[in-house]
Amino acid sequence: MGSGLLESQQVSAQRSDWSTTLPPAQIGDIPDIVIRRLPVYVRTLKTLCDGQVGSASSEQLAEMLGVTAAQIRRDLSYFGKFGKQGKGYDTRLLVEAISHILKLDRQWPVALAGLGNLGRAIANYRGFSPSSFQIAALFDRNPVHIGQQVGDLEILPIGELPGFMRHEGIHIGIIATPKVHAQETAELMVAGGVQAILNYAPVILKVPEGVTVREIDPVSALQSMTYYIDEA
Amino acid sequence: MGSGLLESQQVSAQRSDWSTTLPPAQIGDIPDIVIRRLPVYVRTLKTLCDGQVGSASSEQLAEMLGVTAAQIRRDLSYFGKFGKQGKGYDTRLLVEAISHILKLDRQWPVALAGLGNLGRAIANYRGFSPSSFQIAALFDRNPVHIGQQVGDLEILPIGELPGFMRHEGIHIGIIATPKVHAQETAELMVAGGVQAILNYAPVILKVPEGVTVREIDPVSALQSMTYYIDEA
DNA sequence: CCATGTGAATGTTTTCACAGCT
DNA sequence: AGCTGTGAAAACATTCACATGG
Repeated sequence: MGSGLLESQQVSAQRSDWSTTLPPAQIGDIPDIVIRRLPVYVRTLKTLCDGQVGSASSEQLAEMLGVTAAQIRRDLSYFGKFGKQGKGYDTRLLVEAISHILKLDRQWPVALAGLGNLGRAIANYRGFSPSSFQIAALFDRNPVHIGQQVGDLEILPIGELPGFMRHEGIHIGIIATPKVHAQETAELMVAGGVQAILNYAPVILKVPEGVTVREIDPVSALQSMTYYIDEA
Repeated sequence: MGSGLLESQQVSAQRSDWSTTLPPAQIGDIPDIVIRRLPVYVRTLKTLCDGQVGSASSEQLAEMLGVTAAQIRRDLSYFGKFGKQGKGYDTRLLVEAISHILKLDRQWPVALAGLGNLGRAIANYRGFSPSSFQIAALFDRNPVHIGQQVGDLEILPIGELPGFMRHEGIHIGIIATPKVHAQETAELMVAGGVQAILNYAPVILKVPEGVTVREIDPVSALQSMTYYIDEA
């Protein structure tokens, strides 16, 4: 897997020579592109569950997801056999299986750095908690912000971030700082033992191996779509 | 190019059999993955320009971007020859060239639908205008929101969206509605002649060919990173 | 029959490596 | 000497198509 731009920086393969007896799915690396599709599979399967749809074929899922049935079957095959021939997939079972693979069957605490407009919107967003994430600490550099209450959390000085993350066992960080501070914030998170960073700042972060970064970059998304717009 | 999940739905190739005399770059399709990298190239080149760095080699750019030099050279080669052997790329020239390719050398009006917390944060975001986008109209379904002022725009009833977009020649839409209304909002935008949709709702939109969709999905991004987190 | 899981084929993207220009 | 632009190779990802099993 590549590192950087639109590929996400990734942990290195942890294949060791002695692991020759593990099942295939665990020997080879699973492509990151597959991992990135799984959350959407889970989301769709959950709506089926909620709609009392107990099972679905790869064909039906493919239709809902806008992908091919073969791709869904191939993606799942990296992890095991979840379907029943002639029947399809049990939606509830598959939600549980993928959730387990992605480690979503627990709640993850998250540290959020940067509480300007964007950071506050993120802090107040109600969509994270039902999705296995709980914002557990807020950090800012600006003395005006420090000490303020956002939701039921107090904004702490950024200098306390590494100690706090390490002490609380927080492995996920969200960066919503101005771009000039994004890299140093990432470094503080790394010092605190971060393993996953969701980066809202329009900057390519340099992080060590073992830290995954995903970019949230609406401006770039818009800027790439204009290429296809036809007519003034 | 695939359609759907993590690939973005795309316009179909407009290759016609009679176009055999066009230069190579215009004959074959340019991969969408390349198009999606260009905005980040522009952003980086702009910071170089602003820092009075007049030229840069693919090697230097690669280092800043976290990609390989070969990839940058290959990506640019789809569009022409922008470098000077032995010297590298003129940063200002390349910014202008890529901006022109992406049609960023103009201002694009954008229609925003959904003015809950998220939509208001988007409406107030100062980062779009300097990046070629201007939020030009706001729409909501909720009568409580309709008529309210956000920034210097009034929230209009969603029913007026198609006519407004068509009348004003707006080709870009942002969906920030609750997920239950995302698909119907997309359809209104399609009725209004939309060609590019930035979708913040956690839903796979069904749109006709010729409409590009990109997802902004921080929850999925987080959910895919937990796979790599090692240790509880 | 129906639909999975998967080898094999195909298609796409990245990287290598170097000829050629400045 | 330094660095681009690009064929050719390699790596990666998707799709086909079918044997297999409920």
